[in-house]
Amino acid sequence: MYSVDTMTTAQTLIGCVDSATEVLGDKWTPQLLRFFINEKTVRFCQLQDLTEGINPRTLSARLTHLEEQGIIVKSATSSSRCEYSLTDKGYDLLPVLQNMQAWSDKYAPAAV
Amino acid sequence: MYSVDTMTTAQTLIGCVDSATEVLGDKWTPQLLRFFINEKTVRFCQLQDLTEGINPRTLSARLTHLEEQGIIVKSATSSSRCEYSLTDKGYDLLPVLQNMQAWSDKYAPAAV
DNA sequence: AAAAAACGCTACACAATGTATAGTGTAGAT
DNA sequence: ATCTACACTATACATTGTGTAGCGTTTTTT
Repeated sequence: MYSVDTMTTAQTLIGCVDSATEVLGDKWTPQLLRFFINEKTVRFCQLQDLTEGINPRTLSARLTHLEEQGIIVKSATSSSRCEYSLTDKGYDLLPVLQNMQAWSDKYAPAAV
Repeated sequence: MYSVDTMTTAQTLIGCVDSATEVLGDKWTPQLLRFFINEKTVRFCQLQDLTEGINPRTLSARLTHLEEQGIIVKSATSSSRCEYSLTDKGYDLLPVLQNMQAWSDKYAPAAV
């Protein structure tokens, strides 16, 4: 039988990872956030074009979720158009994404 | 109209993030990998107990996927029992998880 | 000024993915 | 010899994501 004691530390840490995975674990979200490394603001149609394959409904859901989490903000550029940009909280996620990229570059340089 | 030129760099980078998100984007996977920070080897039932709520079928699928990706290896501890441990590739993912945790600690200290 | 295209979505039916619960064969523990 | 744990698999269901179409508004083009 294994020792449960040795695992308690790990167990208490789990909740913390959850809060990041609740964001990055959603399909498409890391890809979406990556655009902000090069762009200060992005628009719905840009994300749609660049993240080829994403369903507008899914994109809409992701943006709503990110906004609710305080990671991005939506601002109107005209009466019917808008743009999205990172908050400080969202900006602080970029290093994580860059880490993920570094790992990917090291182990899957040719991508798949 | 927006400039597509300014986005091409971001676009070419996407494939790279994909390879990490193909792993970390799966539900439960970050939580599962986190146990390896404290433990060199884990067993199926441990992961099941510690990741409360995970379905054994899902856990099975995750472990298979992680093994296929060369992130963990499965080794027999007896004729019918086994344990899982990280490969070098998997070990290199831990900093990413720690980054995620640092972000989570900063912005969601009370968890949710 | 009129027509066309783009924008930012929403709607619908369907496909894929994850879950609750139960169960299975084998093997260690008592 | 019996009991329990282990490492899963099975089934039916719930949730999530997708392809395609479309809608009202606004901008651009002609």
